[in-house]
Amino acid sequence: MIELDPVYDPKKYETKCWNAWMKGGYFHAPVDKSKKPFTILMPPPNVTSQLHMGHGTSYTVQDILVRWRRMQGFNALWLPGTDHAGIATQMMVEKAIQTEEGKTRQELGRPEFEKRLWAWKEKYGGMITEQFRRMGFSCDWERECFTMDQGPSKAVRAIFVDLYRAGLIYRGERLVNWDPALKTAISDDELEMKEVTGALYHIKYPLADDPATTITVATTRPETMLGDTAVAVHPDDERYQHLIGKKIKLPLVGREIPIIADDYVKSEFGTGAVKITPAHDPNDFEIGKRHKLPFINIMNADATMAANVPERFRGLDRFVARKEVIKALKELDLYEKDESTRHAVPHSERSKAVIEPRLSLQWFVRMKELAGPAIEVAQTGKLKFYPDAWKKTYLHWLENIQDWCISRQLWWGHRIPIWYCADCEGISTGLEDPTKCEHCGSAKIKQDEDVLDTWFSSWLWPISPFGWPENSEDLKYFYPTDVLVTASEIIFLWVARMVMVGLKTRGDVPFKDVYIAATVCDKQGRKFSKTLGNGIDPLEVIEKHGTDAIRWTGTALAPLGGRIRMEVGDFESGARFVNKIWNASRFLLKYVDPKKPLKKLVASELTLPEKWLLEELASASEHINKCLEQYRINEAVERMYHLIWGSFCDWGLEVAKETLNGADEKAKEQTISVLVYVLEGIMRLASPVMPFVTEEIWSHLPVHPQWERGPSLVVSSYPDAAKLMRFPEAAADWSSFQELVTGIRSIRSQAGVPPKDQLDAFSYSATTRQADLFKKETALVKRLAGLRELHVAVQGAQRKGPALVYVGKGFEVYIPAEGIMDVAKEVKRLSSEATRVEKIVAGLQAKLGNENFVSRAPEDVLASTKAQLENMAAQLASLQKNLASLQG
RNA sequence: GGGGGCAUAGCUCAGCUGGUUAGAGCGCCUGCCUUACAAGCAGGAUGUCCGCGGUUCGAAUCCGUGUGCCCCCACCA
Repeated sequence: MIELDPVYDPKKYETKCWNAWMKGGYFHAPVDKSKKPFTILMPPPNVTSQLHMGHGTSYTVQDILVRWRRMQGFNALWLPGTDHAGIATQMMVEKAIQTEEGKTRQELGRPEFEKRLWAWKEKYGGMITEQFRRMGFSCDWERECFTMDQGPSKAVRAIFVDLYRAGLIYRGERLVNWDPALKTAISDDELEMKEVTGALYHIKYPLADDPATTITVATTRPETMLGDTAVAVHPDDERYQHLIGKKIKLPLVGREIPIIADDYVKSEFGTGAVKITPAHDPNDFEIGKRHKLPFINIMNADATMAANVPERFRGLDRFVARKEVIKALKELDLYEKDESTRHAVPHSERSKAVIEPRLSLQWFVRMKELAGPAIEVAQTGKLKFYPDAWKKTYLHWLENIQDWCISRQLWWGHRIPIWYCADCEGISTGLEDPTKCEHCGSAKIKQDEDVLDTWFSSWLWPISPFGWPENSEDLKYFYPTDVLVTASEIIFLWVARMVMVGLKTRGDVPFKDVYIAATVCDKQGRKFSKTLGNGIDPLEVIEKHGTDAIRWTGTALAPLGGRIRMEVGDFESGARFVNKIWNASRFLLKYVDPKKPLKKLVASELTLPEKWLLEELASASEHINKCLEQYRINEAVERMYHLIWGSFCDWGLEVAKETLNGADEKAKEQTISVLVYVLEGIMRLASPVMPFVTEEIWSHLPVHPQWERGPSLVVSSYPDAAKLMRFPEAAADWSSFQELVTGIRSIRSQAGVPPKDQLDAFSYSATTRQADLFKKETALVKRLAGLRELHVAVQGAQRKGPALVYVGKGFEVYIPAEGIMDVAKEVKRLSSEATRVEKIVAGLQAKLGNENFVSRAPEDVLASTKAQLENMAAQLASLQKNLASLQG
């Protein structure tokens, strides 16, 4: 007898299991050419972030896949790491220093601020990976990597230098998305467009030579007029033909600016005349270039008005300036009106500030050339998306790709490896810091102040942790990786860029499959977010229900793609399931004598229930493996649930109680052996999803001769249906047996027979095979259905007096029920049953009567339809006969 | 404005390449403390598979269309 605790206490076992795994080094995956690698790159979370439900679900998927492949014998590597997250981290630290010391980063100075950043990273960094350990994530923790570690930093410089020398990185003065709060440029992909209600202001611009004549322009940002260098109309616009080429005297400023014609202008919008501010609007920027207009930057880095605007506005915040400009125009009687308008305004994803387009000198990556091959691999299927629909999103972005602004005016990140020469204006670069200008040899060189966009290091994730630019053994062995599991939001920011750089540097995709995980939402379908405060804290769930419960519920709820709506209560089902597994195991182990070796299973000696249970294990294994191969994790998990709860517990163990509590020692020995064998198979199947409870149970299981025994469940072999015992015919017999039991239970229960009442039942089968089967299992049926006696016969069904009847597939069963049955109720039940079957029969008859169906439907469909009709017709006849006898 | 997705039981959703008596979990109803588990067991009810049209011998499944939600992309000032 082996005894387990009466309740499974996650806290008691999780740490113990984890420590054993770590001690065993089972998750470490060094290069091993005797095995096939299976690799997943962990999307590196921000180094200072906290575990949230998004990690809880999508990282669990990764862990399940890795654990499953590991058990299948692959050299499974899940590579963990963290991202320095430039903007996010810098914002946090700046804020902390501001509140604690009342200082800005500028006041501290760059070297000191950088020191603080690293100190912060040391203090708060890595908390997330600690939390990942609590989730049981089987990463190769020895390989944990940070994007600002030496290796990845070197890779960043190497790729920069390569692309720069190849002409794919260039420096240019462009209009960029300027975040005035953070005072840095950001890329197009870090914008958030928000629909807002604003006003469209109509302003009159007087002609220079004829101030009485005005042209009205419409704008949502009046303050930018201070930087206007033209007014544009459509070349074909009748209303303005006579004005094209004339000059305007810009109000408030006094500058003379031309009226130009450009077909970008939509005559039907606003007044059909547009003010042109090339330094503060992307469209105007293009027009400015086309018409060679001056570019006047009228704002400072923090979006206050610059020194080159009239004194009245100087230093004002742009939104204050807006009001002030309107006021000034009103004073001049040049303000016409405003009308309300809905329009999209770009905001900074990070700081939430309204983006100000700003002319500045930045570094860019030319993307078109890199995008080509990345498009091709998706089209040819070398790169696959799950679900496939995301491929379109990916392709659409790549096909319309814009150059990528990679320089950031931040202090946290990889410094741009570019040095400017004071003597010759030459630019130097290199993997190592150059000491002199590569053009004139001058020592007066200075490194670029800016750092690189965080994603400029993230896109190297498939190669940098493996030692690129070295052609390392790791790289040769693990690249390309197998699957990337990530969120749809970063298909552009990250996925597409990894593909581009992977193809560029290695000539092959960085991963073959991209699995887009479901978004985690609350019950109202709103994304979990900090600001809404609608999230669920995984740590609280773990605290309450344990890690296996959160892992199970999270994946069971998560279909491929789409969204998961969850609430705290959902995790109870996981906890209940874990407890069920524990209790079932506890029950079985009570009957196990650890000193007595288990019996090898011999097919010819097995009983029907034993064969059936073994078949259940095998067919579930087949199904689960197939689902996992197709990333249908929730289906795999659902099958585990039904195997364990429905098959193993509700039937397997219930049936076995007969033998376990019986006197036949030999039968008992065999049943125990079968059950332990199946339980071990189940533990293996479920281990990737619920690693802790399965490991703990497994450690108590006696050694079965048909399972190899390793040091831990996590490195034991995963069940492979091809190698398991199969009994397909047992499954068919079993379903008759099962129908007999549930049929009897059902009529008893519906007739209100108390469970304790032991009744007699008479069953009549259509075939001797079935009758023999029922005879053989009589004892079981009696116990499971609460009978005193079961009389089995072939054919010749006869009701003797009032009886409850159940009509099943190939049999009918009677329970004489004189005195306890309500005849009227029974008639009602039987007739509604008869009506139901009648409909089915009619449907099948119509189908088979249809010449077209008979001639065109495939053989097997036709055959099964015929068999179905035969069976249903028999049932119907039986029902009608019984009805008649009841009524008559 | 462009693109994508979704609509199946009271709720959350499965249902893969068209052929099932349309399923699961939770919830609900009835009866059971049956010596693993009341976090349990047994039984039960519930669906114009969003509307309309089409393809087909056959449609929840494919096509079109309407409606209602959701997401992503986008420079109409």
